[in-house]
Amino acid sequence: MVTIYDIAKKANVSAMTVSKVINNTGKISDKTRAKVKQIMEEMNYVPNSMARGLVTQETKILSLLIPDITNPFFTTVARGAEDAAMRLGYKLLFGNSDESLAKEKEYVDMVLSTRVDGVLFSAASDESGPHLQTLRRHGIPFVLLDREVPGVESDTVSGDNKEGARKLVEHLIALGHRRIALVNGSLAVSTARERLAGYKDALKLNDIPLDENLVLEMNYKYFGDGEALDKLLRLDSPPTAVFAGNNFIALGLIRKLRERGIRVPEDMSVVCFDELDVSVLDPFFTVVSQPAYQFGEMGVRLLVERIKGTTTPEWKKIMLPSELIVRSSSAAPGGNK
Amino acid sequence: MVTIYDIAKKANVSAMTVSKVINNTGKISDKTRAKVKQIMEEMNYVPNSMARGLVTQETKILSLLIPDITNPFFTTVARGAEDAAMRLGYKLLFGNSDESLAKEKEYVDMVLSTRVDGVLFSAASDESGPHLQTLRRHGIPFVLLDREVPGVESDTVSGDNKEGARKLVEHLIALGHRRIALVNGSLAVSTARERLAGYKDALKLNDIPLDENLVLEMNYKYFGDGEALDKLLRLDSPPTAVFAGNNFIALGLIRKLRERGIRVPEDMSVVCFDELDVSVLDPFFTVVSQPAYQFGEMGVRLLVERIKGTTTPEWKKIMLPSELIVRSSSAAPGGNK
DNA sequence: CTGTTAGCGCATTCAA
DNA sequence: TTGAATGCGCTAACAG
Repeated sequence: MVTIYDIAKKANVSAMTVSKVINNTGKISDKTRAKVKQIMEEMNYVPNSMARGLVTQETKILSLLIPDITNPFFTTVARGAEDAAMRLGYKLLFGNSDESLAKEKEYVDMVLSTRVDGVLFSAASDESGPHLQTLRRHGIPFVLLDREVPGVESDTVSGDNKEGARKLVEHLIALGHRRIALVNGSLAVSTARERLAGYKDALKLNDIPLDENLVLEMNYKYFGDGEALDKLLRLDSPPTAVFAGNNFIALGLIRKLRERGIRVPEDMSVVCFDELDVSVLDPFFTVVSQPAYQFGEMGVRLLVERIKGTTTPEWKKIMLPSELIVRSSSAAPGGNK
Repeated sequence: MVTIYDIAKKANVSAMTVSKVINNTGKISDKTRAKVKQIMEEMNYVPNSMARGLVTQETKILSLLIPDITNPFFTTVARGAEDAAMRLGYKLLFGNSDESLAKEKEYVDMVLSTRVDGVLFSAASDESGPHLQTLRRHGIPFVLLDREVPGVESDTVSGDNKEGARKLVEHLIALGHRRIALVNGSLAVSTARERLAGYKDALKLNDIPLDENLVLEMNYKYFGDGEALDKLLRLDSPPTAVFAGNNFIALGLIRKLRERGIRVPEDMSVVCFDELDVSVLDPFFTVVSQPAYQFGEMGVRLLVERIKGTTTPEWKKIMLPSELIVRSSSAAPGGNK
């Protein structure tokens, strides 16, 4: 492997001079600089970032830990983070926890030994607290993305889940629905709790009593066999609309509704949180859309500020707005717009 | 930061003994081992992989370079690669070239300085050759994924593009279509060339003359404004079916067809290469499906064998089968099944 | 403007 | 079974 010493020897200078040329530090004569640069070219020199990292105590690597790489929301977050990191001179080490605490722990260990400069962390659940404390104990800055973790203070970038949920439900109410079900993600995830709160708010604001039978807790990733849906349909007074906790729940829901011959929106309105790729093909779902790309971008920005110390000590809390997009999966009960 | 020296001091042994305990090398008494391990726990010791890498000359990091992280095909490849890498004790550094040679070059430089142990490379185009030669010059093993690059010999994992395309087109022919258009990706990408070859094969096998007017070259990522489609529709004898080069082209195509009031499959059949997430919601597209997860998995396996030298010198060429899945976007001309 | 010294944290080699 | 010496490739701090 070509090292700065190989370059130095060929250029008749010291290794230190080469290092200075590489890093643009110190004073170097133009002539020396040009010569060194030329020889670096000739010899295909590439700095060894491990050696450098050992000295400088930084890797210029950020880690992005997301719960589900197949979900377009998180894919878009990743794109935003990647672009921002690249721009700021950082590499991105991806991790996919699959909503699993065990996998998340493996990644935390990896992150620790890799000595990444910081972590963008979208927690698998409330139980992720210990993982974050491990990071903190080791002095690794992190920014919480999308999901808050109780008992953990830090910089955060999150969406306005409560407000978004409220908008979605009030949209349904405005259409004339009174029996509105919520099929939610696990309440061990902060976003699910906030969406539930928004749901309740909307009902209260419109004097609709809360019916616990209409509120289901599932998870964001797998919809299951439809048993939960059947329970809703068997109620004496079944819902005329469903608010799905996220995009994947909505997808599962639609599929099960189709299997049962229930039309959307004629027989049942369905709305959800987060965009679906499907909407490219067929603008169908009424959703609350979050600026996923910006989640990643802002997260990286906050993280790098924290790493470099170019920010004030208090934690920054960024809340990104969510936007109601009405499409054709919601209609008045009975299917009339 | 806690180092092996801190552990050594507290355990009244030498740093070397600690190192041996960590790596399970050499002979260590059970008593010493237990004591060292306990103190490592107490002090929250985590090995510094940079320091280790500097000595061992390996990082245990693989890099995965894909052209489009938003395409579910590549997302699934990533999942397969991630799982396999994890299993084999490697980390995965993702890169997203966005089908851009410039971005790809940036990633190659990054990969070089990070001293990753190997690269899974899905080339942006035929022009990626120099990037691969750079990797080879630096002695970094790589496996080509999905796309071959002319003039570059290496291990590869690819799909059976020609055969897949043939199956898709013969399916259309069997339905009664004779005017079949191909809206393809850039011919600077090997998969597009092979899909074209399969298209031609199918026509020839069925004595249908090739009409160059029916063959369009676009790209895999952006469908554009529909001008290309209009050109097809304005032909004296327009196509009754379109074979889209990949999933995103199919999506764009469908959208533009809808805008023009052309129904699928009644007025126009559309089939494509690669699955779409949409199919979860609504099994609609007739596709040739490739085992994306296995692309990643097999790629990592080949790569690690190459890195460890546990394979024979000749290049391994793995071709994964593609499967025709008939759904409702294809029908006989006029729309009758 | 340029070079010398020292050390980042670890594993390999060899000696005890 | 354990440990001392050495160096991986680089840069910070200082000296010339």
